[in-house]
This record gives sequence, C-alpha cells and structure tokens, in this order.
Amino acid sequence: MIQQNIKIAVDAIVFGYSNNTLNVLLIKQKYGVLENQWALVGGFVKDNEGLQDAVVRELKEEAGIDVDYLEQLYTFGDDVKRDPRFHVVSVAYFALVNNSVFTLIADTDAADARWFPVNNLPDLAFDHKAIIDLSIKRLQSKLSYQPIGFDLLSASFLFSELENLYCTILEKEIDRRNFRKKVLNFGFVEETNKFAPQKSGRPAKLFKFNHKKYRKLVEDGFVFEIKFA
Amino acid sequence: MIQQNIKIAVDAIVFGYSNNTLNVLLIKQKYGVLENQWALVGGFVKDNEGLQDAVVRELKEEAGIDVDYLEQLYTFGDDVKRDPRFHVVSVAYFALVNNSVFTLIADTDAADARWFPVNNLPDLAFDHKAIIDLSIKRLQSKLSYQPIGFDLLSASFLFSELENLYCTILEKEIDRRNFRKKVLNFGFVEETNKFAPQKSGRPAKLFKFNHKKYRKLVEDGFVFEIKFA
DNA sequence: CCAAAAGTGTTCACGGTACACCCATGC
DNA sequence: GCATGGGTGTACCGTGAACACTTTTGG
Repeated sequence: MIQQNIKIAVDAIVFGYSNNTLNVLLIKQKYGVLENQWALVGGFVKDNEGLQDAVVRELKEEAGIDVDYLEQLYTFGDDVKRDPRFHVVSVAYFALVNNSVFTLIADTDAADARWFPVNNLPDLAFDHKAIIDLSIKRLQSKLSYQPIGFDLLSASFLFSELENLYCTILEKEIDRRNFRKKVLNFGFVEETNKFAPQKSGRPAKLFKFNHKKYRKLVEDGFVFEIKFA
Repeated sequence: MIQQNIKIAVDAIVFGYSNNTLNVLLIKQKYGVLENQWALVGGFVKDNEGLQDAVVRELKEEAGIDVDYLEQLYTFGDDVKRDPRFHVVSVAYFALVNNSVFTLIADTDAADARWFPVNNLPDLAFDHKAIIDLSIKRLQSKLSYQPIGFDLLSASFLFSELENLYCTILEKEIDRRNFRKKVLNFGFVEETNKFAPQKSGRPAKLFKFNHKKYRKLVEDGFVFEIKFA
C-alpha cells in the first residue's frame, strides 16, 4: 500500500442574494485551529465518505443548511503550503441558496455563521479569498448560460428582482424591456396570478420558474443563453 | 493531526488528432496492479508535490511527453469504491498535444503507450471510461468558446484540416465558406506564404495561429466563439 | 481533359439593440 | 395630484445561414 501524507478536504462557497446584494456564507469556528478566523464552510473528508456527501455534511454541521444548487468548482492543490500545518488538497464546491434559506442561517454547535457581501469580505483563512474570487467568476459566467439565477430567488419572485440580480452580479446595465421580452420568450418563466404590493408604486406580478418546462425544452435541444450588450 | 486513509491520485486524459480522428492516449503498465489493463496516464501524488506537477511528472514518466494544453477537468471521489483496493480520490486533467507530439509517443520504462481512436476504445481500468466520456464533452464545448483546436494541429496547418477537426469532434457538417469567413475575420489566423502539395488537387496555403494577436484581442475585450447551425 | 480539393460572394431571415410613454397604486 | 416603480411595442441593423461555380494542380 502506498505511503502518502496528504489530506483531502472539501470547502463550500455558498452564495445568497438579498437586497440587491450578493453574499457569501462564512463561518468562524468555535474551537480548533481556525478559532477567531473567518473561513469557508468545509472540513476534512471522512474515510469511506464521498466528496459531495462530505460537503453536504459540513454544510449541515457548520451552518445548519441544505443548499439549492451544488456543483464542484475546482480542486486546489498546486500550492503544497496552502495550509501551513500540512499538505492539504481541497475540493471546492460552488453552492447557491434561495432567499428563504438566506434568512435561516444560524449559529450551530460548531461555528458562528454569517453572510458577508462579496464586496466587503473580512480577512479570510488560507487561500479562501482566492477561492471566492474564482467562484464569483464562475457564477458570473454560469448566469449567462444556465438558469441558476432562479436558485438565488424565492420560489416566486418579481421580474424586477430577477433583473436586478443579473445587473448586480454581472455589473451591467440591462434594458428592462428587452430583458423581459427575452426571458418570457423562453417559455419557462410563468406569471402567477398573485401580486406583491410595493412600498410605493404599482403592485407587481409574481413570477415563477417552471422546472419541468425547462427540462423538457432542454431535452428538445433548447440551449439557455442570455447576453447583454 | 487528522487521521484519514484516503489517497490522492491524478489522471490525464490526453487528446491527439490525426488523420481526421480524435485519439486518446492510454497506457498499459509493465508491472503493478494494472498489468495487462489499459488505463489513463496517472498515478499517486507525492508528498509535497503540487497536483499539476504530479500530472506533468506522470506524463513524462509513463509516456515520455510534454503536452501543449493542460487544465483541470474534474475530481472524481463520490464513489468511494471506484478503486476496489482502497479509497482513492482522483483529480483528472484534460490535455492536448499537437500533431508533432502525436507521432512521438513511445513505450517508456514504465509503460506501453498507445493512441486509441475515441470511438474504438479497449476495456479500461476503474472508471476511466466515464472520465474519458466527460472529457470528450468538455472538449466539444471548449472548442466552441476557446481556440484550443489549434493545440491539436501542427504549428502550420491547412484550412481544411482545421475545418475537419471541428467537423469530426463536434460531429457536425460545416459550411466551408462560412467557416473560413468567420475564422479569418477573427484576425488571429494568418496565412503564410507556404503551400502544401496535396495528393491530388490544387495545392493549399498553410495557415498559422498567431498567439500574440489572439492575446491582444482578448485583452481588448474580444470573446472567442464559433457556432454551427 | 478529367478528377480532386482549394478558393471565393451574395442574398435573406432572424435576433439583438435602442429607445419613450402610459399604468396602477399609496400618500 | 404627484411620486414611485410596473408594464408595454416598434424600427433598425448586424450577424448567421443558405447556397454553386471557378481555379489550380497531377495524372
């Protein structure tokens, strides 16, 4: 059997969107090496545990949440000193939670959990800042060719919320009329007959994302893409 | 220090293109567990060795080559029994070699190395078949939005070779006139004043990919994209 | 002169972009 | 009645798609 002194960890970059702001979930562990240091949710993989299972477990243990979208991002292991204690390779996962989960983050036995706006992050452990930067790029590019924006909103949402989400994350201005036209033309964003009262101004229709319709369209060769000038 | 009995390996999926065929590099080790079994180039990461360094080393040791393009593909570790001996997580890398390297593959001390057409693969070790399938998908999609096709050709190439490469890998028919128009419009594919004699028919101009020009265009906001009906 | 592959322009349709005014509500 | 955000249609332009004949060489 091979001798090897490398440890495998997983880390999760969890994004949440609220009040026109993109946030990342960070934790401060209550004991251990990372005491008093903000870091991504994560930890070592257990023997006989799958990678994704490990992420799901850590998310539950350290932040008490289930996420709406989870995919592997990148494996960090070119710098053998990224963890100063010993050689650790970390498989980073990219996760999204919708608005209702966003409000539910609570401290757990293991850690204090808090949302931080992506443009106002505290100092972070290890190379976690670089990992977050990469995730943001991934989020930006995915937004253009996969309908993941909906995973950051509530089950029903206002068109203006969707539009603002795209504006905020992509840091672009978008023509409201063209955006609406394009999104509704897809056919999988449907209006409900409910309205949301506004602080001021005309009440707005609530819309929802029809997952079934989306999947059917994709089977029939539809390719999601949304671009801006 | 954490107790953990998981090993980290790297695997490389190396593509080469020749005679209108996409090939993958496979090896058959001369000793060890994988004797008489075709497999991807790969092996365990050494203590204090970076992941990418490990891939580069294995490529040299087992196939005697340097590649032209290398990027991380995916980390396989959800199935804890993917290697029946013990728990192994494998970081897979996607690599391309140009036509001149293609011809140079030779057996090394460690292994017999051979190219196999992707649609005529032998039985493979572990989950290597699934890894190759994923790589092919990645190659197909990358081809559309990154100029990596050039890494599979010689430094100078015929337009028809480029065109055939796209046709073969994407399994599509392409209009020659539109393809040529589009590619030349980019501005980074330049004709040389050399000609290649054909077996039959009119001699063809050789073209080359101007890396500097491409990089400059990208800096100025150019986004590569090439699609077909 | 025939076979084989290289080289070349034009027309049409669709989708993207730009752009400004009316509507419903709360105060 | 006014401030605030919601909701809507049209005209233009550029890019992508379809499509067929001429050129150069070798045998």
